[in-house]
Amino acid sequence: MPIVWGMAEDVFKALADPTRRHILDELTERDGQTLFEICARLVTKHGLALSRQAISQHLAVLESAGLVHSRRQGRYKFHDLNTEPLECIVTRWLRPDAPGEHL
Amino acid sequence: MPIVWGMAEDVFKALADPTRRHILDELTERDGQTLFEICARLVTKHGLALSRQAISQHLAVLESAGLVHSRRQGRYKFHDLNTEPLECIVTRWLRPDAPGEHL
DNA sequence: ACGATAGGCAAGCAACGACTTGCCTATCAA
DNA sequence: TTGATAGGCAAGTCGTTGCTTGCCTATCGT
Repeated sequence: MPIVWGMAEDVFKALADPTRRHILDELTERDGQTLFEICARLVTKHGLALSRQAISQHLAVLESAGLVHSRRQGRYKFHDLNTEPLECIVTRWLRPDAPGEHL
Repeated sequence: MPIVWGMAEDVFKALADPTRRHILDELTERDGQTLFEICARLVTKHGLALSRQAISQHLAVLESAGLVHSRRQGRYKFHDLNTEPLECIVTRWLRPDAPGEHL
């Protein structure tokens, strides 16, 4: 019975965009940021001049991939990084006997 | 001094396509396959009915990302999997103190 | 209640990516 | 040498995607 990697689809597509990877970098540094915080820090620290909606759509992609969880609190929405989906996606192609594969 | 992940760009884009991931699956199972072999096995084992050129272009993407190495021998061109670029791309977002991250 | 702040929805656009088609080159076997 | 096999190159199509723009809802402070 072959292994099915169906759930990995969204994760790989989410990771394909450099802006989304920068967002994950931001959340790795500090969890629980709001949309406006992420926008500001992407501008100041990475030089990305993107609209609020662009970031919002990226966050939606990351969330539907399971890489980001969000919790609403009043008018704020805080975003947390979730690395769980990353765990299975690389070991998929690692051969047990090959050298130099020390994750 | 911030870390630069420039070389990861091609790797993530290469992994974003499901067909390319199937190709990596094939090469994980058996190294040194030719283009026609990969075509045949994608059809029979994964039900993918793609043209030879489609697979060829996918292999070019994988090769320029460093995930596949190729060696020419007569009229054959053999393809080998190279997992080295995969080593740094996931640990990027893993926090050392978080639970459940046992790669 | 009112304005300001935080965020969402939807249509439109421009660029990219996957795939096909057609034709060409190179190597091997007879 | 001729035909068959393995692969490469380039243009064209078509769906996807990243981003913008405009407008709307919800919550908070005063």
